[in-house]
Amino acid sequence: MLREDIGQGWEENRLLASLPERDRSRLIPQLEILTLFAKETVYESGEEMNFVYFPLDCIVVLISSVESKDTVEVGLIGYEGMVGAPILLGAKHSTSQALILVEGKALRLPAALLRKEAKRSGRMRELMLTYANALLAQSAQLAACHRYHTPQARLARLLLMIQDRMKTLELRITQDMLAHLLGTRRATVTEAANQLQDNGLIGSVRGKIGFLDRKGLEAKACSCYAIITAQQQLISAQHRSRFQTS
Amino acid sequence: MLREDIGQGWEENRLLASLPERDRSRLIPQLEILTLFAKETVYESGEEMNFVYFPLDCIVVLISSVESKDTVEVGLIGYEGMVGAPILLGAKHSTSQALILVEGKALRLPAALLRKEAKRSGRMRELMLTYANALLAQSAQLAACHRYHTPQARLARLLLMIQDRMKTLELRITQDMLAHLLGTRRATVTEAANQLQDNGLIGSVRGKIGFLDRKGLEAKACSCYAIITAQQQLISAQHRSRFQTS
DNA sequence: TTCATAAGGTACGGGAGCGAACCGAACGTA
DNA sequence: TACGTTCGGTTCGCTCCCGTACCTTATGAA
Repeated sequence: MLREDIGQGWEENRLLASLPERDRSRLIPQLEILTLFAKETVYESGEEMNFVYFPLDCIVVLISSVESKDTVEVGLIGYEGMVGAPILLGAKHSTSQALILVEGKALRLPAALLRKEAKRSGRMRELMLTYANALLAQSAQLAACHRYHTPQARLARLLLMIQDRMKTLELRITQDMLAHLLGTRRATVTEAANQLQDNGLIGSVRGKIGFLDRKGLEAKACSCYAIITAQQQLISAQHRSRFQTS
Repeated sequence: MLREDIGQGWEENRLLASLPERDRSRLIPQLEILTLFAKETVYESGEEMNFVYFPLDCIVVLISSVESKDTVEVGLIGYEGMVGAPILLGAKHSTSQALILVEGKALRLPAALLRKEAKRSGRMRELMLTYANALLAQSAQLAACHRYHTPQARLARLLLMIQDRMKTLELRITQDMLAHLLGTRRATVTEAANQLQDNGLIGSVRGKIGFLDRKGLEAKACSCYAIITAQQQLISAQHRSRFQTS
């Protein structure tokens, strides 16, 4: 983690950008911008959540585990969301691990300040609770996805979800990490990735994956990609219509 | 579903019982008691949620699916909780299916009234948001559980979670239903159930399961049972301590 | 009592993915 | 440049669970 300046870049985060001007101007000065590095832990499971994070161009993954080695992805968070939404549900401790998947910048806010501001602004509270609902829906869908879909379909789905939250076409990630997110062996990821590569959908080289053919990836991905994406859009659309955001 | 009287039985629901007297007395007259029958659908996935339900002695299961036949349990709700918590997160439509697992009574409240009352009472809002957080934690843990644990361990875990929400020692449920919740074949459930029966932990006869040895079941269950149970207790304890409930 | 239906027991082949291991190549660091 | 480390490719046997199917028995309605 690398601390830098104050409050720059909020436009990049969709939640912050959706706040009414009044609320945002009160929030911005309290936000601290920092760089988060890949494989850094934001929250350990069970650990106290002292800050909430609003990703600008980093990507965070929520991980659930039954043993330290047996892990699975239960949520993906990029510029469209926030890390630490459960704080608004009254949580003090994180129930899952939050890991930086893609290096980048985020704005952070002390948990206590978030609670205070959320109490003051009903609009802000509702916006973020809506996002918490999206997280819940995502977690539920991923449970079924990891149970039923093939590693290749899940890999394609995950890559698409990551790509949606990136600005470039090159993803720096190891197959070992992907295996942890998909809840499979690394060898299984290797096979799946090579198949996608043979079809010309991705370019896979040591520690990097390049996106070559989005449409093709979508064809290989399981239906969960469309479901989760639609849910997130529906949920934020619901919110916009209810509150008439600009 | 069977409509009956008004407002009787709230003491049996832990959320309602935890409300401050002021809030509860305003809520009770608006609550309608009804009997929900097994296999009845409370919410279809994607359907509008017109009511929230506070189970008294019925048990509801939240189900996520990728195909109509490929389903898995993502949440279990009994007297300790409520069905429709996402309404407080601003949701209009359910993202999962809610199914009556065990017949019994529940109190229900129109969604619009819940929103109104939650707006009025901060205490009530926070209580129910805390429960929403518990649901989120449960869903995440179950995702990992269904990915890694054996059918037998998951069956034991599920049975314990059901038993915790029942008053009797006899559960009316088919192995086919259990298979849907565990995300496996019925044949796999048969094997697992027979093993538990051979060990004298349960009594399994056509359409019924009797609980014979709780300690034994806990030994066979995966760690997720303890984790989920602890999380739910921690979460409600957090809430009690913060607000000094009677 | 009869009969259709629901529920559970069982079996079989087959395949997907697991655990473990080994190797080579790429990387970056000294 | 040399070396240790990280990462990916590949293999092996194996096990668990799946899909499917068929049969028996319990159940409850006619």
